[in-house]
Amino acid sequence: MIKIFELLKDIQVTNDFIKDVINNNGYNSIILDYYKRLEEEEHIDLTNKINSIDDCNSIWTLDKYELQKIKDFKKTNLCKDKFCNNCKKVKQASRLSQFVPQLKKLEEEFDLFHVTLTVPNVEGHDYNKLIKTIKTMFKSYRKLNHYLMDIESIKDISFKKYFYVGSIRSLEVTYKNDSYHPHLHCIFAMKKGLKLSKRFKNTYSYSKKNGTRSFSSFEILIQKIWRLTNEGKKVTKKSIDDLEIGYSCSVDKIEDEHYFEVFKYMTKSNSDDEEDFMSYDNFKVLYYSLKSVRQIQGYGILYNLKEKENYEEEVDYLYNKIIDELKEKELPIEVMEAPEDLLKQNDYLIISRKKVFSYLRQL
DNA sequence: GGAAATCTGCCCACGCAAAT
DNA sequence: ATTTGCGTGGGCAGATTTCC
Repeated sequence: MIKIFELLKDIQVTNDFIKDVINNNGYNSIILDYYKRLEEEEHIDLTNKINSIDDCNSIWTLDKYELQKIKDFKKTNLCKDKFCNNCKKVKQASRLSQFVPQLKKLEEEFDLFHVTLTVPNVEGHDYNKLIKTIKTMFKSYRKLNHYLMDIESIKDISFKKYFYVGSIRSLEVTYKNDSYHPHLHCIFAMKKGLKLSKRFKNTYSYSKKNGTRSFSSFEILIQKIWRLTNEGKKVTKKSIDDLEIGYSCSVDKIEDEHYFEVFKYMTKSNSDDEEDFMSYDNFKVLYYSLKSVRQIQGYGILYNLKEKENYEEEVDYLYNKIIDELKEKELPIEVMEAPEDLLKQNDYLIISRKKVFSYLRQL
């Protein structure tokens, strides 16, 4: 059981982590200003929103185990705003725990593929254009899914050989100045052992980032259908054949045991480089174009996915083990109750129930 | 031109995500 | 915790294209 003890190093809530949380409250104050400005400019009521962001992380809840000298950092009150970095991370973690078990199960029967679908950048801070683009993308994806599932068909083109049974799509919008780049990261579940031989080169084969690459006929097909549907054109064998180039899309097999990495990647926050400096214009465009938009959506057998199991007991069991072990080692463990105090307590170990749980699941 | 093929739009109830 | 509303699968009707 020594192993469980060793885990504690990794699941420890470090002082750096707490500093991050506090820093983020600073970052949130910029967001807060943006919301206030938006409220004034647009004459809309955002009081609830503003209050909850203001309150984000202001109250921390802990489980206190006096005997074991552990305070379990259970949760804080969160604003759940899509621009809040803390809440973004929390959401990702919960999604991960929600989807991974189902993907894992699916992997027994199907191979999983990481699919990226892009459209041309949307230029300018006109959010109506971006809203329209995203709507079209979702509609096109539904259509693509219908084709793959054989609910709708294209004459003389069959997808049966791929045994596509469903997928998940995740919307990401990155941006640089006033150029927005919406795209979908997806996971397709298809036939186990499916070989997609990559034999074709086109203009998307050459990129600064990835060097050169070839595409499979499946990828070429997806690229073209994706372009036709997004441009509102009819999808037929002829229109596909006549189209010389589609939109940039890729389909890559997810290697064993890395599927959850892909999922992490899928849902990671937008535009890492820009994160520390989002302009008000960017904020406004993203606010309107992502409002009420579902970032993640399942299709086919992945439609209606949700967490079914209850892990509470499992966590309790693991937790007790850890606590026993700590007692045995007679380790000096203690924590404090509020962020400011936590920062002063350099030698204390704070562990998080949530973290224990998610960490152990990955082993 | 007319029939057959098949594509598109629209509707529904439902279940979950987002909002409050 | 509860309400609101988005987006699905599935199915049908009507539009559009294809083929003779």
